[in-house]
Amino acid sequence: MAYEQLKLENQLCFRLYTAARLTMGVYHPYLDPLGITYPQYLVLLVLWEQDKQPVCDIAKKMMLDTNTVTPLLQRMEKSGLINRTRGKEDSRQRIVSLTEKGKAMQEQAKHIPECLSNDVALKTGDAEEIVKMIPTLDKLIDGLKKVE
Amino acid sequence: MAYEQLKLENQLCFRLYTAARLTMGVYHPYLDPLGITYPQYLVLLVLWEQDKQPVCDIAKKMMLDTNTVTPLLQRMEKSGLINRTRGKEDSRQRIVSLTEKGKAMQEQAKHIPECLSNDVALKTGDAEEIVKMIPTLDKLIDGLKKVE
DNA sequence: CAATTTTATATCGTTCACGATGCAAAATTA
DNA sequence: TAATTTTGCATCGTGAACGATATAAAATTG
Repeated sequence: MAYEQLKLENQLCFRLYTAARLTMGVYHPYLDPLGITYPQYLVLLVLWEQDKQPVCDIAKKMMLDTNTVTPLLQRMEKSGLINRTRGKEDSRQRIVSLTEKGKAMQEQAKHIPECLSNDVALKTGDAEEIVKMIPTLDKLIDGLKKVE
Repeated sequence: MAYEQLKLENQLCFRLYTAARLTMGVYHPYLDPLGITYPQYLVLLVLWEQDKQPVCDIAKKMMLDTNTVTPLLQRMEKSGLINRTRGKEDSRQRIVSLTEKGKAMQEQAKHIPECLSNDVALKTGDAEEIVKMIPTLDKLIDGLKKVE
């Protein structure tokens, strides 16, 4: 009845989409107590690496557009994790900086990557093989990302 | 400043999340003319493979919960792709079936997987390596999916 | 310098994802 | 059979994604 190529089980994208959703789910027990979501955690990773960045830099690193990042940052400002001030040289820019609360959260979060790695290893039985996908995923992402 | 493990570039999940988003983006030029979204396309894949399924079966195949699938199906019913009738044996169930429009769309969609594959190969230069991730993604998904 | 284009950000509307909760029908248990 | 539990689906609220559009500031061009 169905064309072979139209079977769900033959879709790469469906797997990426599902794997991403399920992997984000593994973060829940660690992020919920901190009161943040996975995308918010990504913003914090970016800011912990370098504080005080304009929205466009954060968006570029997360490979999202500002129409996704702006509301995300607005929510984070409301929950007291960041501040958004006008740029001094370029007044179009909004410089995003960590509050004390945002900075302090780094200490609570520093074990998350290790916990995740352990959880995934435990659940899948073999994290080695999974981590080996990283270069290929990078190649895929690099090929598909918009040229600027 | 930042803990090494807290750098964005060391995150597997971020790559899955980004790869999934970008890959879904490649579907846009093919799905937009059909007036459907990627999750709606997945529902159609499921129904083309086997028509007349209860919501729970569709949800299980898509690895989503009914609170995501129900509104999705409601939108698809509104746009005339499917019908949702009460189950005869089990009246709790909603049996989802393709309309003529939903069935006819299969013909228009049958080249999409091939187009996608070509597009990805063209953009990344090497689709071989990417397709090789499938068994590993399946292992990851299988390990992370909820036990029922 | 004036006009035009680009850039940085924001807003709006629609569709998902998903936790929490509700409800009625079916299945199970006492 | 009556009481309880489970199952199938739906609703609600929140937070993303993202296309389309808007706006003001900067950069570029004429």
